[in-house]
Amino acid sequence: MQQRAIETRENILKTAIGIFSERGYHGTKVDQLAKAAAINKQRIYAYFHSKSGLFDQCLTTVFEGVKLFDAKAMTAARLEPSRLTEIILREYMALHKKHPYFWRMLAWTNLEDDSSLKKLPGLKEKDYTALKELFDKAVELGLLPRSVSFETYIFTLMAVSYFYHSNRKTLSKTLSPELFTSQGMEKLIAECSLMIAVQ
Amino acid sequence: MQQRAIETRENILKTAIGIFSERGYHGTKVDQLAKAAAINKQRIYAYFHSKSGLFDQCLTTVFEGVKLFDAKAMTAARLEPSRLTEIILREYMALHKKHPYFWRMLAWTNLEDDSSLKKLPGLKEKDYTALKELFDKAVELGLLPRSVSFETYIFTLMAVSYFYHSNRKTLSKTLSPELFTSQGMEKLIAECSLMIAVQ
Amino acid sequence: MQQRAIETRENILKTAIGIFSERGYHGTKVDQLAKAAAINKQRIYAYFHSKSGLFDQCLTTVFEGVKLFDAKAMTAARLEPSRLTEIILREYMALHKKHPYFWRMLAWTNLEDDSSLKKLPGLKEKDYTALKELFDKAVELGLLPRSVSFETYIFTLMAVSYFYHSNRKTLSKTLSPELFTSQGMEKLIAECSLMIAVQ
Amino acid sequence: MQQRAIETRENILKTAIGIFSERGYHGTKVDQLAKAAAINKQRIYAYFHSKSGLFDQCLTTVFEGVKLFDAKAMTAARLEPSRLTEIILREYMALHKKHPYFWRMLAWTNLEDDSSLKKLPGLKEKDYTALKELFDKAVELGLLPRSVSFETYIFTLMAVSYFYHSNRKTLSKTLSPELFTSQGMEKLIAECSLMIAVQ
DNA sequence: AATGAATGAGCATTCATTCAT
DNA sequence: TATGAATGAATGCTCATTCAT
Repeated sequence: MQQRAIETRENILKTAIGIFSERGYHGTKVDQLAKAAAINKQRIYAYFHSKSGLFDQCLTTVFEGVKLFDAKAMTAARLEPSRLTEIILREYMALHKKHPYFWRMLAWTNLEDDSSLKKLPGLKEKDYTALKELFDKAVELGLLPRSVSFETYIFTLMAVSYFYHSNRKTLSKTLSPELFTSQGMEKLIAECSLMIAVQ
Repeated sequence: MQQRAIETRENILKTAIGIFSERGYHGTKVDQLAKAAAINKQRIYAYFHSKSGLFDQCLTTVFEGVKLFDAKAMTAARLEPSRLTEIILREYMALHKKHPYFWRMLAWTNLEDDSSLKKLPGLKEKDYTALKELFDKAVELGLLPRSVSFETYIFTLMAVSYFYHSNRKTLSKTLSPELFTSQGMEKLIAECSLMIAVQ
Repeated sequence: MQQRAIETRENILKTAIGIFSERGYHGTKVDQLAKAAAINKQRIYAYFHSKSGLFDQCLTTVFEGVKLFDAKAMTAARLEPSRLTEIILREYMALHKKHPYFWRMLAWTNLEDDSSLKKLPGLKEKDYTALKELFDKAVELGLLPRSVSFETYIFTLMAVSYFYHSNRKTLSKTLSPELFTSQGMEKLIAECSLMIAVQ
Repeated sequence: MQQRAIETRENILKTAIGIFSERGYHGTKVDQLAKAAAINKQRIYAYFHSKSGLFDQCLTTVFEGVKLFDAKAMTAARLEPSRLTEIILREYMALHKKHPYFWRMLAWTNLEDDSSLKKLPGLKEKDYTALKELFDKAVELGLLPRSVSFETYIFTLMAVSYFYHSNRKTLSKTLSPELFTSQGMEKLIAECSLMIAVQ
């Protein structure tokens, strides 16, 4: 593939991720995609075979692009095991700003047809194993309850951060809009940490 | 409106809730809707004005149809304050079986266009106030951490149950399929209760 | 037919004439018709068999309802033969105000499908014969050119008044808007009379 | 735009002029249009944006395509000022054979919605100014009445020729079918000329 | 590699007409 | 007589995809 072709392909992919994540598969039109990427519609078919082929590729790309944890957060957690929950939560929350497409693509994928799911890459084991070590250590130190498994722990933190972002619209209306100010988020993180910690 | 018309209208609404929640607004086609409800397409326009009018009505109906808590659960929680978290979680989890459309409509609404959101009915205050009383009592009894607000507490439980259902597909693949067996769910509920409780 | 039925029928007919003449056959929708007449759509089919049946009836009714000349104008023309052209023109012009539907139905009929034309009633001979007498007298008196037939004369006057009304929109734009003020019309009538008269 | 596209566009336009002028805006269906032009329906939207966009373009095209007077007629009128009325009338009458769509589009436009009217091109001034010179000269020569303005004169001739063509159907039935034979037309032209001329 | 032109199936919506009460 | 409910065939317009250059 020539350099020009590679650029075109990546341009399409980048644009498509933005639009698919915003409007979903059925809400996205190939024409809009082409216009937004300022390329000829036909290129999409040349490089991705079909609309749904492009969607699958977007999904994969988004998933692969997401690094759940960066080195800095890892170090911080290692140094202060008592702040583990807070650090993970904050990290997860921050993920949304850095990868605004991730949550939405996740949501679309969970709602829409299964076909695209098959191509979803398995999650990186190493992210979890590193976290698990930190968790185990915190348990040993008596900072986290011994009776709770790592899976439940991490599930809860993922749930809180995902729910926070994915249901912002309806929660703003039905629970409280203050939750989505930066103070609201800080309060949520702090209290969650306390709630989970061994008192 | 004649009896026949009422039946037709309700038939459309019921069918539409099923299909909209399954495929979302853009993924649903009026023709399919009409065929599934075995009615003439035109009736949709006669009774709901437009596809989006029908969607809004579905959303409202689903929201109004959901009773977050029933009397039995309330009584159980009052009798055994130590089991409050478990009862709420189990209740939320059960909601999905009883109202399989609720979570999905919620998700679509959060993802798709805002316009339908405007018509969303405000949440019933009384459900929350009753829960808050139970929460306050548990705190007083030293069963739940004093430093955590009711909002954070309930948010976490909603998050866990919502995330569990809404992300089943991707979590099965990326975290663990066992989580979605009935034992897996029981384990999650039990451990969450422990995790949150004052140890 | 009962009194109530007669009233309903006439109500439909009257309303339909207004709407058909305004929008033509294809531009008129049965639903609008029913709503405008505040009757049930089905009545149209009961009384007129079909949309096109109603249109035909409207056409006939409008044609029959138009009296080309009233007695007063006739008397005036008899008393002042020199003003014949002016009187006829003014009378024709006035017709439009009195029967605003006539010209438009005429136009629609000339443009649209022939089928409705068949049911058009033949023109009243007597209107023409009375006019012809007046014309002949004016010719004898040397007021109108002897070499011009009655048909040409009356055709010209009909043409001027018809054209004036039917092409108002485009003429306003392409010829002159002043033509359609009341002074403009007076000027047109006066000059036409002079132009045709023997000088 | 590629040659192929230009051809398709022009094919659509030509076909549409024929059908719109025949059946009017509401009487014309996009499907018929596409079928008649043997093109894909979508092309209409690609090139003209909408049905009404196409109609407007048809109107404009027809108007621009009409040359009210050709050089030959102009010369003839200059050489024989006494025949001016006859020449103009004959020229106007001939217009219909050459531009059969012109009168009908004019009529539809006058009857149907105003929106398309806005895009109507202003009439060519020069056609009128050339005619006015001829008219003025005829007046000076005493061939046409001095008391009649050019506007009234030309209005009458336009009216006669328009009315002759646009009301053929109803006039055949209500006035005289002979009028529409070629002798009938000749007679009309001749007598009108005489009628208007100074005797 | 890239683009403009073209296509056929599909889509939300409307319409004239008939049915049932 | 009158009305609300229902229908099937349009109707204007769009979409994902393919063709030709």
